[in-house]
Amino acid sequence: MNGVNGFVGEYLHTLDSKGRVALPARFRETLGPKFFIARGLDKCLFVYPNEEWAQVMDKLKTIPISRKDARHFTRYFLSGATEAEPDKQGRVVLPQNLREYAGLNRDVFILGVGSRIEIWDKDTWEETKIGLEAEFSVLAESVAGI
Amino acid sequence: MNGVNGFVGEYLHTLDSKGRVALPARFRETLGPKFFIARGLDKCLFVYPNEEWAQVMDKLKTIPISRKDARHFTRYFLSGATEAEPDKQGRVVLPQNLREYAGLNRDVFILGVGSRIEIWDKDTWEETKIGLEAEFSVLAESVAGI
DNA sequence: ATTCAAGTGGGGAGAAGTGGGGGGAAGTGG
DNA sequence: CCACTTCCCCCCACTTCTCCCCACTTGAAT
Repeated sequence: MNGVNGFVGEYLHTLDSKGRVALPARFRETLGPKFFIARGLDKCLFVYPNEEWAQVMDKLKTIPISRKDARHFTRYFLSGATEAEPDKQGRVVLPQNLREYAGLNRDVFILGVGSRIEIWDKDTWEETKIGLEAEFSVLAESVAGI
Repeated sequence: MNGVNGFVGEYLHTLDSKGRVALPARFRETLGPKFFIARGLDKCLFVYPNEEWAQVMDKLKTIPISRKDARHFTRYFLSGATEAEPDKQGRVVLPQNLREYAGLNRDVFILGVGSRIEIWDKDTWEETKIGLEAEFSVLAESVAGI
């Protein structure tokens, strides 16, 4: 159950020929019937529950449209987002621009990362993970102070 | 549904020989039967729902007419605007002056950018996007929290 | 062994996007 | 004021794609 404590875990799923992935059953209840998927940091996709997304939107609204870099960021971020509703089997369609961004092929990892979910290409995640294993204890120290 | 959370997504559509484009079906309900199209910032067109347009107009009214640059801006912005009603297929006619301004050819991208929609020439947007991808993580940090 | 939940694959109806013909309004010239 | 041209808009038709549903497989639990 992810109700209060957030999303955890690592799941290997399949992107079918129609661009669909099944979300892990454990995540569905917390995600609810509608949620958002957007370009994330580090070549993966972020999946936001509705309330999380609302917070992101609120932040974006405070940015003045006259600032060029802010305009560009908003444009890039929102045009790369999608509102998703899973079908009866719990699958969502990932639009082509998002699949391209994360370099997704047939096999994808779905990660629970606290307040959000992440979607990774299998190979990309495995490579990233190797790097993280080596750094793990070092990272722990530098994060400790936060 | 874009009702509360605004417009999101990226759609590649076609400008036909009569100067028409189909608006993405996902946007239609939120846009309503009448809306406004105007010259936008960064060589694209802005599409505002009625209420958003009203807000833009309110802002313009607060600008003193005595300032020459403000006069010029208002004049240019409003003279290039048009009230649009989609036909039964959900298409709108883009006047020639707006098509010229945004450099639109046959293929156009339609972007959901929160409170507004943007219309871009395909090539122009793709070039712009390449630049943005590189900046994305940097910009994200300055917007923070994501 | 049986049952059930979860993940995967694919067929088919209906929506969405695109192209183009034709009637009527608006503008122009006589 | 009338005739003619042009342009706009409404509608019909075709294609593509999205979404809904059904079915099979696997693995875990009873």
